[in-house]
Amino acid sequence: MAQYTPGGLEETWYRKWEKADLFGPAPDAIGQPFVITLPPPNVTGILHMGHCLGNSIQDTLVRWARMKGRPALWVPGTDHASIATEQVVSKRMAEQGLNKREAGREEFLRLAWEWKEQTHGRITNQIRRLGCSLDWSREAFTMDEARNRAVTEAFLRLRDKGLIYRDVYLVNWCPHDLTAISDDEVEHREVEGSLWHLRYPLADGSGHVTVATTRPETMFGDVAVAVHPNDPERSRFIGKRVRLPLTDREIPVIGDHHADPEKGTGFVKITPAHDPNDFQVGRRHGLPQVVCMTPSGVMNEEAGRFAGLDRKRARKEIVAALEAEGLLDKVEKHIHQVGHHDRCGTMIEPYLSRQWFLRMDQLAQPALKAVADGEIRLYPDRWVGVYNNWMENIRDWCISRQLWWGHQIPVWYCRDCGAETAAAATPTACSACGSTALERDPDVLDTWFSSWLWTFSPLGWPEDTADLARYHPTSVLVTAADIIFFWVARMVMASYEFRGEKPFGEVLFTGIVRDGQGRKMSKSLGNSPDPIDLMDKYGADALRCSLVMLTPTGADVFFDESTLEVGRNFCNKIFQATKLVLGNWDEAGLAVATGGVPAPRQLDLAAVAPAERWDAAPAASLRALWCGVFGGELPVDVTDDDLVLEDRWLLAQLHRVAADCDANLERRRLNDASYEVFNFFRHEFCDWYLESIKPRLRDEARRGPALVVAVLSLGISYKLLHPVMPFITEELWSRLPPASGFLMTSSFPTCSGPAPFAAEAAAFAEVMEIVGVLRNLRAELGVPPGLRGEGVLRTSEPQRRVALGACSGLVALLAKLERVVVGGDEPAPAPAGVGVAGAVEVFLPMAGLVDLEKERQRLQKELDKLEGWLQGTRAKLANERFTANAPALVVEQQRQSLAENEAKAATLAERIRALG
RNA sequence: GGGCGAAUAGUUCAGCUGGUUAGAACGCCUGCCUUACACGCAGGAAGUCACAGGUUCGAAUCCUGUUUCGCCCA
Repeated sequence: MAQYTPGGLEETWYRKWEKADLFGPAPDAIGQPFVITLPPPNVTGILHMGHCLGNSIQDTLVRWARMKGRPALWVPGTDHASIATEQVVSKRMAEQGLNKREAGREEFLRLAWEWKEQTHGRITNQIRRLGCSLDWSREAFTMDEARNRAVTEAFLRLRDKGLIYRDVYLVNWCPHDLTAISDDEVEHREVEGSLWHLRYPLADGSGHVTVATTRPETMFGDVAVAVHPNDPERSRFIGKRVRLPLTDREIPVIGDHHADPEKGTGFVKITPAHDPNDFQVGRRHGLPQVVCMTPSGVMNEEAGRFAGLDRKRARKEIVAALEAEGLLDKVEKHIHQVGHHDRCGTMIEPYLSRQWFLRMDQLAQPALKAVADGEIRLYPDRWVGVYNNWMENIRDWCISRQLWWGHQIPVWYCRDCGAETAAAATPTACSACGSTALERDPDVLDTWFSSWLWTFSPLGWPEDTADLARYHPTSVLVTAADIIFFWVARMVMASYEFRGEKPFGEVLFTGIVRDGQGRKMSKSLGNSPDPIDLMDKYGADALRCSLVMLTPTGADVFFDESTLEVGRNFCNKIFQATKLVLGNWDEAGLAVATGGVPAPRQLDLAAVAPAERWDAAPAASLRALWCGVFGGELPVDVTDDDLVLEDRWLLAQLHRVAADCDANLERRRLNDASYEVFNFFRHEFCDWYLESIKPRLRDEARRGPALVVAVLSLGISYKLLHPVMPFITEELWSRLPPASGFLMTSSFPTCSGPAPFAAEAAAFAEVMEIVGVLRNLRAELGVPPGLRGEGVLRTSEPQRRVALGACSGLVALLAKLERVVVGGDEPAPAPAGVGVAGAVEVFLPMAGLVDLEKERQRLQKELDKLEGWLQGTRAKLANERFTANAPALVVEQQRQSLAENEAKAATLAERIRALG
């Protein structure tokens, strides 16, 4: 009845781990450190599904590395998220009737820090709830003192090298947040707009030219009209002047290749202060830059009577005015991409302002090389192309923001001579003229200017710390691919620039978590569940397990709450199997010897006992494995003969699973790794092994060895599952009588050699196949579940008959039959359901229940299918070009399976004949 | 417009350097409360591997083109 409910045990175990100080790198750990710096979440944010996915993956890798004995370090931290936080704090102030500007910078920052202190605990506790084994003693914040030093240092070094410059430039401006943003923060959205064809009269009165524009309101910033110099029709206008409508200004017609004769009307209005392309044209031709809007997107005095109107409203009125003057030629529907601020959704205004920029082309070179040389690997590797493309076309990075929450630019301007003084500490005098009339640049740096230092700044840079020497470069970065440019690429550049080494050895890109309909989860859609609610309902283990197991590396996740049932059900399965085994263990009263040899720190199954040793001395090998997993001695005497077929088969499977799981983690295929163990546990261990040993469990004389193998398998399974499902495995491990210490810091099973018991594994596989045939017959014939009849196995090979006889009891048990008899060449029982498993004929004599005609049809169908395959295979083998060209092994395999299936087909045909 | 990727069961995906009778999970259908588990067990149905060519003894897999979808960049 009782199902597994995580209840409070997840939180309890987290506290125990933290109290036992298990999260940092163990002092006795050896080998190459395994290091991850957590992509810092917004300090004022909350946990979302994307974090759950990324953090589950990171924790899985870190726990795995830790269990393998490596010094594992996962550094936590949070990000100050300049714009997002500033928006929230401003809003909260507004609710209290306060205004950011009126309150002043100091007061604003006080409130912002207050808010940060308030919310900081929320996100970090949510991460704890998920079970993340982060070293909290090393927690960092992008704006704490040490990170502040790092940012300042980075700025000053780059400025000294001449890579940082200040210039008046057209930037992406957010009229809502009143700040510049970088190219990467602009999100292009398809917008249904219009293309207005406007007539600009020629100044000499000889007619007009028609320009097409999507933004008529910017016409007050027009300083020229351009045509392509080679345009046969229109180049004759070059040098003429046109009158700018609604103004008294005249502007020239110029020749520039930016104008495309094929596009629009062939005439392009040039507005250098409001369009990036026009900005370039303006520079080429030395044209003036006329700004016709205020920073908040309101028309200014250049717009004459339209001054004071918001850009949207102005557009309407300007178009109306042009129409009234007969200057609107036509309006076309036009779908185009328009930039929006990714933070607030406001339409970006290309705006002319003085900003700080970082020259990127030099920084990109080592970053390109690192990925090209394989110094840094990307998973999945298709991102390499995207990465290269961006790096090769890199543009300078606008790093200043007209905000207060962030790292204020460490540059002071002299009111007397205008010189700039850059310094880490507030300078007392101008570096040029010595004046004390200094004023600090009010702007702050882009948040990414602090997070691009994130692999080394949390380790203490720019100080020469021990952490930095030992743990940098880090091992892996796990992040969503949507910040490949914002963050990943820039981190690579920063690390080579400031450390002369890579930031990490590999990047694991996760997909985006989408809802069941494939939509990106977002607050506005309300389709994003609260992970904490999900963990309350299903458990953190279930959430982690479902996410990791069902998400192929780098693929998007279609998340539906029902997928969590997979994880929850699996948790229950582990719990139930444990209950069964431990219940029997208690009943058997097995005593565990205490104070024996401790379990070693490494667990390579093939090293504990190689396959040959298992085959030669099974019991002794089992003792060695027990000691390797739990330490100490076996609680009961086990002889070689005590280890029966299913025990040996299961032990062989354990070797296979351990090898595959570790190999898949090594390849970063976390889904395959967890899926492997999931399958092993559910099917091989529960459905076959536990079912097989039930009779032995009831037999006092025989239950000891079965329990030993079962408990051993549980222990190894917990170990394999721990990185993905840390809580339940730690809990159940603590309940295993022979287990001691924390599972979290125990060994991770690997297997560097072949699995033992190949013969027994094959024999058990045959049992499985025969049982499958019998179960199928039962279902097909409609044998009542309660009816325990007799099964008959028939084979002409005497040796095989002996082998089958040895496991007939097992077959009977699993097929729910009274007994199974093994025969030779005596006549087949009839009436009976018939099937074929390899070379073995399987009969289920069921007088009265067998519908002979139906049975005949069923067999005929099976035979037909088989014949089709046989025909194809015969043709293949008859083809000389196949036998000549294909590898010998492939040909041999085909021959062999042809022989086997021909025998099977013959048997089937005979049975059909026997039925009449 | 440029680039990258995807297309396999109703759905989400495996299928690695060509060689199995193309797999799994969820869903569906049929039995079963078989004393660990109905959050379960057993059985079953279900696929022209997007389309068209090509390479090959052999193609879901490699190549070319087409279509559809997704993402990024301009």
